[in-house]
Amino acid sequence: MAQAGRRPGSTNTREQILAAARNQFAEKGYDGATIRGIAAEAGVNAAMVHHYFGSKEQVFASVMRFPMNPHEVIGEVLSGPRDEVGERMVRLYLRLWQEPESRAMFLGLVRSVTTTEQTAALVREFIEQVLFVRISETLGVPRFRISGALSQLVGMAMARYVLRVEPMASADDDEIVAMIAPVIQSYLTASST
Amino acid sequence: MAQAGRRPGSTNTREQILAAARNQFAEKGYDGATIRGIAAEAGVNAAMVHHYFGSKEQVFASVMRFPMNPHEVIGEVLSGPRDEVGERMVRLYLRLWQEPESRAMFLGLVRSVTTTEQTAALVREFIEQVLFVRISETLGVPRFRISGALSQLVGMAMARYVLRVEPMASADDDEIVAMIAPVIQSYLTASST
DNA sequence: GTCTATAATCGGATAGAC
DNA sequence: GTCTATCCGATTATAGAC
Repeated sequence: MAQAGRRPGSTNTREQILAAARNQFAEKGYDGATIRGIAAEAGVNAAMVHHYFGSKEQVFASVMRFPMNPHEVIGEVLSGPRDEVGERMVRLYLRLWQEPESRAMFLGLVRSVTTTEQTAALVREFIEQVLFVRISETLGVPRFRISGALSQLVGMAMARYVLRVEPMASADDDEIVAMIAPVIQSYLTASST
Repeated sequence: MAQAGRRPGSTNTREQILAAARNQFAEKGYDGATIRGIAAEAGVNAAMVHHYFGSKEQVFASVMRFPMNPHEVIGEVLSGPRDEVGERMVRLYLRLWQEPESRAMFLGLVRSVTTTEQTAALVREFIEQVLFVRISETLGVPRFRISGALSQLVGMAMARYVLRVEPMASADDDEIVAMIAPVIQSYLTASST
């Protein structure tokens, strides 16, 4: 005979909190977001957030986990015709900025790197130890030039999604690609210093 | 006969507060900085800050005034050989990031634009109404391409001064110019779309 | 699992003495 | 011009009832 009633234990509260936290951190950054605000958006009591995650910092850490496998996604860009790597990279980046989960992660990171050195250190390490290593050993391009490409991508996102300067904010993805991809391509192709 | 004693009235307290505020806002952004912290660094009582400036917002506004005439400095870049405008722009930008006053202003803006929409709106307006207008009417380049150049400069500063990613953080100014200036030049030269 | 109550800080702003 | 004292609001985090 089947056991009666619903099993005690995991509801979806944890997921609701996580989703709310994603939004709040994306909108306001680490300092600006509050446990109370997250709890309110999740429709639960503030104490529940502590119950599930322990501290604000741990909620943040849970939200900022990369929503997809970085190695996989990098590999996807680095394979394929060498003379189109710039375009593939820009298109991937724009796609990440459009999917809700990774977009929220990016926004949260941007809004936190600038104000808390802890987050800055985290991102810096990922860039230096994962991105630069992987890209430079695959493409044979010096790190300085990769950092040039990276800086262009970061700046584009700042202008388009954070500052929302026109006409960049309202441009089509294709227009962005047409303008930015050649620059990325040249950073990753020219093999000077 | 000369009047005896020192005239009552303005001491240099106001300037001390302003200098302290510049540092605090640069380090922590608008939200992170506190009136109490500013007062402490200035060596005065917290009430003095309100006495001189009224509110935290007004202190911020006073600090964020451009320390030099924007029109003058833009004119300096836009005059001169057309095929070197990219290099002049990058060099000016790097110089502004090195002089303490403008550097503090930039850092304060970066650390606030990302977290408070009010500051973002301020900067957005300056970029759209002053920078874009002036540059596009002088060089005859479409705004979209100017925004590309701007985004590259913003991203470079983020990587070099905020994230401090290596090797970009420790590179010489000349290396930065050698890599970035051609990109800026191409944004401001190519006259497509 | 969920909530109330509360401890312990810290923030901006103001009133008013000297 | 400068300071003390204080109001009022908001925050993270915890203890413990149900």
